[in-house]
Amino acid sequence: MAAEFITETVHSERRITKVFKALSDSTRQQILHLLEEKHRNVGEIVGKFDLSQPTISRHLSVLKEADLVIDQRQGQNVVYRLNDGTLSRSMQHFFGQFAGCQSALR
Amino acid sequence: MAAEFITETVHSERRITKVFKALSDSTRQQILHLLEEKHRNVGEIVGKFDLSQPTISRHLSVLKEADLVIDQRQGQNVVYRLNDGTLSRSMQHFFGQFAGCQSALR
DNA sequence: GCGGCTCATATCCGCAGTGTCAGGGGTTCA
DNA sequence: TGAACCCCTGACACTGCGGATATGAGCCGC
Repeated sequence: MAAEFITETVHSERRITKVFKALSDSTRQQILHLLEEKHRNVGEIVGKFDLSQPTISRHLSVLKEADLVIDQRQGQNVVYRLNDGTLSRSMQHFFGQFAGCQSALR
Repeated sequence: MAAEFITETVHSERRITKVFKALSDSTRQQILHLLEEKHRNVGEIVGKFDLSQPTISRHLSVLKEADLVIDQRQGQNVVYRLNDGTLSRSMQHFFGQFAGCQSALR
């Protein structure tokens, strides 16, 4: 009766796991907070950190893969905005499975 | 004005980041679900997976480090139980910062 | 079309994470 | 005390992640 829960493969990761992986980095958390204030292009985000542009770009792609942000090209710039619908749904789906969290959810 | 958000060091990680790291692994998610049903000792948990006992033990220590589980020795066994208070608080603290999640929180 | 600006991708490097097996410490019981 | 059981830790291998630099692709303005 071993491995009865193993349902994912290396290349198709559960959505919720992807979301948690995306959230499990301080820089990406901070990026989300920046995008919560307002949508920003990549250069603006880079300016907030002591990290190179490619590094930020990769963080953004991780967040995009997790569907936590949405990108849109505007001329030369690429504007990123928060996709808080994913945040909200992920939260309800995962935490809603735990009885101890029910009281905190609507 | 770079790096204005950098507030943590390598060895003192923010609690919320530790929680997300702990949650960002499928095996650990499944362990939490097992412990949500009831508290279990290590052997019982190992029996649910195709992983060695030391591997499960490591996962349990990660969950314990994140304060998501509580361990208690009972004779030969070590019983783990879910600490859903941490789950609930983490959820409210982090997701509560995002306007798009307010409607889902009580 | 060319140069310049913005952003993404390729590649490399160091380190952290996840798995293994071997071994040891704590507990129980005879 | 010693054997048996349960679990943790150490050492190692392999993989993945998060940084960097170099380069390419896309979009302007001239």
